[in-house]
Amino acid sequence: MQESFSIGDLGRLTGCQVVTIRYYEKIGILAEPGRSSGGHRIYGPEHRDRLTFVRKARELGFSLDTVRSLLSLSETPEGTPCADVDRIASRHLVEVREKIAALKSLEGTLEGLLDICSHTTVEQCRVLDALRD
Amino acid sequence: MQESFSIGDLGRLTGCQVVTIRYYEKIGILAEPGRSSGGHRIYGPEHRDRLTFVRKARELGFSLDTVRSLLSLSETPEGTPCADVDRIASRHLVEVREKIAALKSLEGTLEGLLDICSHTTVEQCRVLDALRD
DNA sequence: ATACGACCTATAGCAACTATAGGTTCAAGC
DNA sequence: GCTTGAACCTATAGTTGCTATAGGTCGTAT
Repeated sequence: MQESFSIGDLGRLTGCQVVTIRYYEKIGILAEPGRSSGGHRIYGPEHRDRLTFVRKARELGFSLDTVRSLLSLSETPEGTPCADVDRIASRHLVEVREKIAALKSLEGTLEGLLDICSHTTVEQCRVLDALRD
Repeated sequence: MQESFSIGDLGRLTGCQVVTIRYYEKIGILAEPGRSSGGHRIYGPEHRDRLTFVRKARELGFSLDTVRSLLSLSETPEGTPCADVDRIASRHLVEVREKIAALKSLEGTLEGLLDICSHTTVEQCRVLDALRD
């Protein structure tokens, strides 16, 4: 069974936009696939799997650069310890937690401003006051 | 007392980088200031105040486009109700909360993956598994 | 008078795509 | 076999909010 997909098929299968697939090819995240006689890209299961990997990693918030590292780690010979994968994921978790903390602090500030703004006029507005120093 | 500042002074006063000040001028967030005979920018207190406003709004996470709206609202004649400011800030708060929720869900996923990955080899790695589907 | 830091302009680069223009191919229906 | 129209192709520019670089000029302290 030879499975082959057009770029549109691949997009549908992976939930990835066609333009994004071409973009990934251009920046070397995806290998150049074969072409039809007319020049259309023809993909196989290996492209689908790799793109699925990329999309899932992106959904988990990894940068494309980190995705590159994860891809090459996942293609490492069997028996290679996954300590590097762990390290990357742990570091990412730390960053996610830092972002949450920053946003929570921001949330508190905004809540405070909106609480005390009694919906009056622009020259008495607490939100604008906070910005005007 | 005529206060005037160089672009470097203004940067120091507002915690804003010099290149960023020029960028704000270019995109119309800050008005073009006067110039010295040699062509150096000369700023006054009004520029300082406006830039302070911009920086504080950016720290609160408002986009530059929203900052534009906030600036024009803050320059509205006295007596104008600040309902629009409230609306903008409330909407922003909603977005901040949405981001927090998304990141928390991500945090949970990453924690789960790292928990069950018993630091083995790449072909058994739970983190890579999750990406491979 | 000179040195040197601060300033000037213009352009390109970053992440991770998205949008546009203008053209070609493929597949389905007649 | 032919036509139509969706899907494909390339190349380039735009998005956000800056930052970096190159190559030159100005201002001020000694």
